[in-house]
Amino acid sequence: MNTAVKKKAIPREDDWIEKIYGMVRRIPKGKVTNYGALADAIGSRLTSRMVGWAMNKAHTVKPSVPAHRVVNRDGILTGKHHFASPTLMQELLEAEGLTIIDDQVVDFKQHYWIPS
DNA sequence: TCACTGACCGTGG
DNA sequence: ACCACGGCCAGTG
Repeated sequence: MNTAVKKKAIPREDDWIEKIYGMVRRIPKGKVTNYGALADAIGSRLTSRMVGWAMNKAHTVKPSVPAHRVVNRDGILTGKHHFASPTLMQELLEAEGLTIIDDQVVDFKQHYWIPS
């Protein structure tokens, strides 16, 4: 084991991924946010890409993460293709009272939620 | 082992 | 106003 300690022996906060999940779970129903806001809310060297990458694994984590409430800066459902069904993301958002047109959230800024 | 990619965003020319 | 590029972490070929 001593010879294989070359890996990061410092656990640090590798749980930044779980922090993202925690934030996403705090998103109120009918509200949406973007990747950059979550990354900035955590404050660490996290970037929007890391958030997206974490979302990719989100479906493997419990409790379930409402990743459908996370869209990109333009309010476009960029990650809809990663759901069980390409239209599932839109269906979920519409079920929460949002209107989606052409894979884009209508009045996005109106339903925009800032992690605080 | 090295290099690239990814559900992005901000800044510079 | 538009185009191009860097940044951060982890996983995969």
